[in-house]
Amino acid sequence: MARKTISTAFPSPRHDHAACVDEALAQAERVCAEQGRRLTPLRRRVLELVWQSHRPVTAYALLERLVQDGHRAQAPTVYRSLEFLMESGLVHRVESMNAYLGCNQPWHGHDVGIFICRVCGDVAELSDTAISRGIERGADRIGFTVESRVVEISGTCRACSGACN
Amino acid sequence: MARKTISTAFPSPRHDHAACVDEALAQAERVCAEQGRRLTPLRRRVLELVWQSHRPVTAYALLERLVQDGHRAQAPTVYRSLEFLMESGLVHRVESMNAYLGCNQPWHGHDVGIFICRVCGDVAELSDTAISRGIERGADRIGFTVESRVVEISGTCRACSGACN
DNA sequence: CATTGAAATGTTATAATTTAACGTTTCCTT
DNA sequence: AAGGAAACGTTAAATTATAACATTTCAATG
Ligand SMILES: [Zn+2]
Ligand SMILES: [Zn+2]
Ligand SMILES: [Zn+2]
Ligand SMILES: [Zn+2]
Repeated sequence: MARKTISTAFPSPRHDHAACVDEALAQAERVCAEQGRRLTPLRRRVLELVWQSHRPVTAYALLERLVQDGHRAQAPTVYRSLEFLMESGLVHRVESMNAYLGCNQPWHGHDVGIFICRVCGDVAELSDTAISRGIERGADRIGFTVESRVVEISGTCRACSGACN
Repeated sequence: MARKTISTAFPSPRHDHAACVDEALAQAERVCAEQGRRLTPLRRRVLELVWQSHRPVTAYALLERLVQDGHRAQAPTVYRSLEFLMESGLVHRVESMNAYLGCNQPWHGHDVGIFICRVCGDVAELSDTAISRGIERGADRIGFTVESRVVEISGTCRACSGACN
């Protein structure tokens, strides 16, 4: 478990983002190798595009970028790559935005929630056991068996929260 | 706070659902009166249709039902009514399903989460403080100010969970 | 009661997101 | 090299949602 977390909370505006991308791609290679899944050039490129920022990106935005690459791509190309990346745990779908986000802890099975700043658009992914346990407790109360969770919190990040930061 | 909760967990398959609908509509009248908002016949009818079951329903399914009523409706009609009902707190959007669900506690500001049974499709809405506090704690850790939350849990309800129920 | 402005609804068209279906190519295994 | 599966290309369509503008309803005012 000596793996590096790319960014655990909101990224600093002047962090070395190229390093985020490199790390994400390196982890993807590793994860796919472990799972025996093929990270093809196309899938790798889509993941790289997803990681262009710490913001969720729509499928069609990815498609545009692919086309800019000179790749004569259509919607299914992007959706298939995204499906693969999601199955591999490398990308999350942000349900409340119809958009996709690179996972910063792809080896970590239980994501709990993402915090979305509605000012800057950046996202922080958090694996908080308090949220997990809260959900489990609620589930227990009604005899529910949890299989998957969508936890998406909108609000403002520290940097965007006003003067005192 | 002596108000009746329509159903707090998963409804029994043989509960009196007509009573759910009646109660939901009565509460809607009350809520709208209090807020000084107009629950027009159309909006009331859409709410009634949303409450046809304890399952999320898509906008176009509602549209079909309106058309069956003889109402020559189009998509914007439904979306506008849904928007009104959501602003009034009478309906929730289920982000992970692109569908809409009648709120069973419309006077209760802080919904926390909905549990969706992927077998029967029924939904239970839960206001669990443990989840709330977990989210607040996570937010505090990263200096985030929460404005709204999407918590949608998929799994199996007690009734659908197997033999011993 | 008539006027009038705002809210609600009707109507047409289109945008945005996602998937189905089928053909072709690539790649791994034998 | 042959065969089969996986990946990708391509066309079309389904699903979900909104923009824009016209018409109607409604409540308040004079
Ligand atoms: Zn970064
Ligand atoms: Zn921000
Ligand atoms: Zn019921
Ligand atoms: Zn069930």
